[in-house]
Amino acid sequence: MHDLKDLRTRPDYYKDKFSKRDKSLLLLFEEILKLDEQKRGIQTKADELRKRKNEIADEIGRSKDHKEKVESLKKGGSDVNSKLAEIEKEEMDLTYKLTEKALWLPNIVCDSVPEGEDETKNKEISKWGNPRSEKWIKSHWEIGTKLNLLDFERGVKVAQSRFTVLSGIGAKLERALMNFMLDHASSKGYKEISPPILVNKESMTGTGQLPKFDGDFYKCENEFLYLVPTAEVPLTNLYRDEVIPLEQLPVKYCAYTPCFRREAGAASKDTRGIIRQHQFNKVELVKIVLPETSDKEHEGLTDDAEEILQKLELPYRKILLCTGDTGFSAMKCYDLEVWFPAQNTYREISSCSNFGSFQARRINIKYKPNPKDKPQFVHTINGSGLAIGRTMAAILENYQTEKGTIIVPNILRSYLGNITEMC
RNA sequence: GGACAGGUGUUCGAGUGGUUUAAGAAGCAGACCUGGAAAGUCUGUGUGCCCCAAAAGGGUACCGAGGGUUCGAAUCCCUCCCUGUCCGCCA
Repeated sequence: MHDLKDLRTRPDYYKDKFSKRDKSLLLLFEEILKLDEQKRGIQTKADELRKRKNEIADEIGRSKDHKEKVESLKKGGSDVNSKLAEIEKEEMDLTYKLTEKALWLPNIVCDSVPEGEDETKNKEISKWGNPRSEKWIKSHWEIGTKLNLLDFERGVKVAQSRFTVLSGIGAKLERALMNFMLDHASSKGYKEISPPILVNKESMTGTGQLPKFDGDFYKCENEFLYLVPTAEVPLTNLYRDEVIPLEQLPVKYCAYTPCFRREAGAASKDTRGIIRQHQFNKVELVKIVLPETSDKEHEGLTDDAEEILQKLELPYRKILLCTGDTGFSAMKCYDLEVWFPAQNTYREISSCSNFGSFQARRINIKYKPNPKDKPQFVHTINGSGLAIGRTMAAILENYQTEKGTIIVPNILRSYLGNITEMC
């Protein structure tokens, strides 16, 4: 959500920014400016009528003894009210349309974000580790099934496609990863939270999942609740409609949750393996920070996520997304992509975004720079630290031995009863 | 799920149809006082939106949310949400 006042004060700036993201936004932008102007005109009219209404009511209160005067004043009051009813209907109508449209405007991106329409224009920032590429390395689904860590068929039987069962060491490995990642986040100063994983519509709208991406999420029948697509939603919304005391900033939270996504537009993508599931587990990192520090805090959060991959000794690269590929609510986003030797490619395992004040404005999270100052919007940042299913898949491929076993990454051994190999 | 009681500003708390522009108090900020402080005295103290080139100023809305009655609603009526207590049910 943007500040409408700011949109109308410097339209050229926004036009330039929006056109870099997506040219078709210009039309929406113009529409919003027009609605805004209409709405303000009507509001002024309505305010005037409401003023008149209040004056009449006051006057009746003061002259209760003069019966005739009161009668004529009442008549005047009714007249004003009938006019006001019309204007107010129009006002409500325009306000509704305006906010409805405004919710569809994406964030504008940072100047440091490369221009481009799709992922081909993303910029590689760095690479870490030595990718393996031996031909004998099996895909994670093949080796996972062979070692009885993953059971795809029973996942489908119990639920449907894109649901997988983990069993034995497979299930334990997932739990180990969850604990390791939470411990890592804690050591970096993130407070551990166990949030609701069903959230209401306000929360989904607040972080920007709705209204644009309705249909991507699981919704409870007869309840106005959604299964979270990411812990970002409950974590960021914890402070909705609050003014955070200055000394509490920055707020740093982490949470492990299952995540649920319908993957409606991904029919033929990643149909094998556990890369793209309807249900997956993730540890999420969220920061709520002062605007002037958000750049630094974003870099810091990305570093924190990278460190997990380094500790797991998984090769990865860091990508800065271009304007066209940056998510709806984000102003800047790094993707961490882990190496999958069997697929001979890097795949996204974490997405670390700085949202500026975009989410804060939608959900009304503020702070006061000084006790006397007006409350200002905070900045919000989040990133995966990390997607657990994909991390597990990466381990199955990167730690495979030629004899068909999986070495347990050093850092995880203490979480797995000190076993060193899965076979 | 049933019964009862509640939801007022940063906080406590008054207010059950009309000088309430939300009493009063606490807190906070400023000024005075003081060698300095405390105490005391005085003043100020919310948020959103709109008008205004800007500032100054003004308007409007907000007493859990949304409707309704009325010239006028924190106050009356309806629906919903939440909190508390008790009962029922349940990991």
